[in-house]
Amino acid sequence: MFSIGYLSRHTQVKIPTIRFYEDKGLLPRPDRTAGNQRRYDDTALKRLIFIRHCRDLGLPLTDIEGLLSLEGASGRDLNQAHEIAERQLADLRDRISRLRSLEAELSRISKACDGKHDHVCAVLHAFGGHSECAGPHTHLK
Amino acid sequence: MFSIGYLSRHTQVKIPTIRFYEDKGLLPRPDRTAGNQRRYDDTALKRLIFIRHCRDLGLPLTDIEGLLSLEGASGRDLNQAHEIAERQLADLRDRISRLRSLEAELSRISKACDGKHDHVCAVLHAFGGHSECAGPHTHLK
DNA sequence: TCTTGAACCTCTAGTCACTAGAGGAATTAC
DNA sequence: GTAATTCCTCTAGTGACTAGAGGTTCAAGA
Repeated sequence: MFSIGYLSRHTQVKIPTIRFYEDKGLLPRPDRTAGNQRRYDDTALKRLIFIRHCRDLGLPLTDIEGLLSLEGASGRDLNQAHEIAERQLADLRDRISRLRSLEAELSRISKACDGKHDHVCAVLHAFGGHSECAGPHTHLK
Repeated sequence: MFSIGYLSRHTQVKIPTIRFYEDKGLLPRPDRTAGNQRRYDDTALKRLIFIRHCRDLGLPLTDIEGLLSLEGASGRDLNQAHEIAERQLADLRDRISRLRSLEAELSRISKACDGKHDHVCAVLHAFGGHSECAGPHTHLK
């Protein structure tokens, strides 16, 4: 039997977060010692690892709950798991492509002013959405 | 003078969000009509566009506040703007690389089960963090 | 001028996924 | 036996909004 601290160390999930998952119903309420402290078994540990991994993949807790409820499912129900994976993948690809265009823009912004000249123009204007700094150094406001 | 709805339509920032920014001090309190409705000028519109653009780039509101306070700054102060840009860029690149590895993993997960066979193994185990499904179909729990 | 419907007002509370802290009790190591 | 560590519950805070209730004001047409 493991303490909550042990679970936390072995999953990188913080203690309040473990209790939070219990509150949300993602982890079953564990046994308690005579002194009311939580004691977990291997099943709980694996379940927490599963949750953690799903979170790392970007799944919201409701999706994880859905996946957990599929334990032992078969046939058509499994399509739900598959759909969740597909949906997450599409979402992720979209996020990546948007982040990449932001990267290009930030990179441009960062280069726009190397700190050597002392006017407000380049970086702030770039943040403001202008594609370049031309003309007199009008300030933002 | 523009109404809050006009500002919203022209910046894609929702009305409650504009009021929220005002609360947070990112937008100055605008003039009001005799009937207590907000009326904005061009300065406010530009400032909101600036905020919106920064948010699109992923900057937290506190950083945006910092940038806004640099209006009219010169010399060394501008390094702050530059630092914010650099920091955001590094952060973004990190996020992109992590998302890319997640994409690879989700892609594998999604392919692991095409819904044709009726056991719980592939997708759920993949979500659980196992790199493949081997051996008997032991369930997650 | 009146009326009607759209747009506006404030305020509270909800979202998501945690995280921090207070104040106190249990467990573990020596 | 005692001291250090870990644990308990509970409340409230975070960031960046978003939604809804219940009421007021504005603008355009008859």
